[in-house]
Amino acid sequence: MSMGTECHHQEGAREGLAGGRLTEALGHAERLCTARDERLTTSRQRVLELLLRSNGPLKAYDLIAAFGQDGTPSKPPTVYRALEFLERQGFAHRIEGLNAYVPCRINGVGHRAAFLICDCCGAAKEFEPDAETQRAATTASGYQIRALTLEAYGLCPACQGR
Amino acid sequence: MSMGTECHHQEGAREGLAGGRLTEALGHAERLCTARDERLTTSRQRVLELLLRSNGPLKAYDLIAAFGQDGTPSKPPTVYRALEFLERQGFAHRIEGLNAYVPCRINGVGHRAAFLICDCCGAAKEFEPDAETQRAATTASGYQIRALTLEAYGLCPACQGR
DNA sequence: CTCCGAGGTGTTATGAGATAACATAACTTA
DNA sequence: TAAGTTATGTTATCTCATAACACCTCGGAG
Repeated sequence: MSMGTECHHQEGAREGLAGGRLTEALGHAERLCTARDERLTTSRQRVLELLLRSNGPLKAYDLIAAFGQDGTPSKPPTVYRALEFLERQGFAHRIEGLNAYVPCRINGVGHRAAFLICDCCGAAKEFEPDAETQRAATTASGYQIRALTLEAYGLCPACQGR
Repeated sequence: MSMGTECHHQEGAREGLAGGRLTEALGHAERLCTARDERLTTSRQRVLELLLRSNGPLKAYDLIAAFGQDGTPSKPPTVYRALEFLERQGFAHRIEGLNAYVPCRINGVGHRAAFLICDCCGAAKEFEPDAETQRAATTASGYQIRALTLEAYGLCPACQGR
């Protein structure tokens, strides 16, 4: 089941895709794969579709349960392999603090994702950490940074003060 | 077993405490608990000691295995409860990307921890994210931030170019 | 004093998240 | 078409974490 069902504050402001917008997003991924000489196979596409349709972060076992259009679940490795691929291509991100996955909402591979996660409604808003933030992590440390996990938890505007 | 055994670059630069420095750190925690009307019970102290002695992040099941001085392990809830307490008091932090725990190296409760983690030697260097970084997460988002996870992965100075 | 409530511990069992290992199939390029 | 590479199917298992309930201990209210 999709996460973020704790409250009903943003019922009209869901982000899950459907119809033409979904088709478009899948087609975009397809084209990127072709250009990169990668294969958006059936299971990879299916997992991406489930992520895109969702109104919030999905757990791996949610994906496993929802995998088959006919209701038959998948096996864990199928979904974990697809997620690995999607992350590698920049089509999806893992949210560490939730053990959950979201589709990338910002085009461009290799960018460094960061999230604002609402404790109440579960919304996960992706944003691009600015250069300042990234530099802060490196300043005076001498570390050579490869990857950055930045997750801020709190209340989204709609869930504050209710 | 302590993490970070993948390479041998920093053999002389370990951070684990022992002897007087360990006693001092434990005493400090003890005094803080007294002041806060909290109890640093035997198991809590033991887990903190194991974290302080370690040269790197420890997994929960490492702590479980090492729990008894006589070699007898503990049960999971014992350690997870102690970790929960230590995190609440600001004596320890969880590193999400490693499913591992470290003692707090920066005094002061309630601060927002951030980590530089070496992919090679496993060293986890704690630093305090500056106001700029925190503000970056909030700017124009309207989110009311409660907690922040910031973990940068890469190579520490000692592990670069070898 | 005594009872009772809150916080802590012990124990068993189970839930949730992820991967190892190996066999099979599908593309692909020579 | 044979060899190499990439992807999938399947089984089993591993790691990480918590639920649930019994007991205990200590300090205050009656």
